[in-house]
Amino acid sequence: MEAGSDVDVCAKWSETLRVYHNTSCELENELQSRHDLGLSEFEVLLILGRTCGDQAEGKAKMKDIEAEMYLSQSALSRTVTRLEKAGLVTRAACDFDRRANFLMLTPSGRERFEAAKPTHRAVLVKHLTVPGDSQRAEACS
Amino acid sequence: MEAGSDVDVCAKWSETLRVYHNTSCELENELQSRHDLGLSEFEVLLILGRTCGDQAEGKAKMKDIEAEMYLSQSALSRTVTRLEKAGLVTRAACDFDRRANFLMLTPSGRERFEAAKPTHRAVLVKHLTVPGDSQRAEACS
DNA sequence: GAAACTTACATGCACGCGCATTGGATGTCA
DNA sequence: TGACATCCAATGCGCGTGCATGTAAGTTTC
Repeated sequence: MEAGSDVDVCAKWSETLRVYHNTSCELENELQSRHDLGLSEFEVLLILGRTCGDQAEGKAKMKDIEAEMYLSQSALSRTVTRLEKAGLVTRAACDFDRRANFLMLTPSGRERFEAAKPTHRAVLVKHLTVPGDSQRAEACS
Repeated sequence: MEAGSDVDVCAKWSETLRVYHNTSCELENELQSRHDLGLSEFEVLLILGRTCGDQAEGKAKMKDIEAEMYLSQSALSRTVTRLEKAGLVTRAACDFDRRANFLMLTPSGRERFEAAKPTHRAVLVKHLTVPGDSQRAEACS
C-alpha cells in the first residue's frame, strides 16, 4: 500500500484536487461574503497577524511574505495594494534597506483579521477533519 | 494522531496547499512547453481519452465533462473552444437533445493526448510518490 | 397547444494571476 | 568616482476564471 503505481498516483492527485478545490472555494466564498476579504488577502493578514503574535509589532517584509505564500511577486504587490486601500495594512519603508518595504497591520486590519479567523478555521475543520475523529474541533481557541 | 485540532488542521491544509501548487504549476509548465496544452485543456482530453478507451468512440457530453472537472460551465465552454480551434476536438450536436453537445477527439487530438500522457504521469509520480517507496514508478505503461 | 419553467451552452464583463519590464536603491570592482 | 550587476517593488499586458445574462431547446402544466 501507499505505492506509486499509476492508479495510486492518479487517485492521490484526484483526492488532492478534490480537497483543494472544495476547501479553497468555500474559504473564498465565506471570507468574501462574511468579511469582505479574498483568500489571498486573508493569507497576508494571517502572516502579519502571526508575526505580530511574536511581539514583532505586526511587521513583515514583502519578500518574507512572498516566500511564505504561493503567490507571485506582482500578485502580492497588488494584494497588498488592495489591503492598503481598504485601510487594513500600511506600507512603511525599511530604514536599513530602502529597497525593501515593511508591511504593518492597522488596528482596523487586526480587528478584521480576528473576526475572520474563526471563519477560516471552521472551513478548514469542516473539510480536513476525518469524519470518524473523536476530537472536539470547535472547543479550542 | 490524525486529530482535528487547530494545529493539525492548519498543518494538513499547508501540506495540501504545498502539494497542490507545486504539482499543478509543474503540470501547467510541462504540458504547456512540451505539448502546447494548458492544464484544463489536458484534463478535457484526459476525460475524452478515457471515455474513448471504453470503446465509446471518444464522445462525451459537455455536461458530463463539466461534472468531472472543477471548472465552471463557462470556463469549460471556452476551454473546448480553444481545443476546437487547435483542431484537437470537434463539437457535434446531439440527435436526441439538440441543446446538448457531444465532444469528440480528433485523430490529431488523440495523438497530442497520447504524447502528453507520459509527461502528465511523470509529474504526478514526481510529486505524489513517497520518497521511501520501493516501486519502480517509471516502468509502467 | 400555449404559457411558464427548466436545461444546455455561449458570451459580456470584471477580476486576480503570472510574466516581462521598469525604476529606484545597493553592492562591487576597477 | 564611474560602470555594471543585483535586488526590491510596482506596473503594463494578456490570459483564464467565475458570475450574470442571453438564446435556443426541451419539459411541464393547464
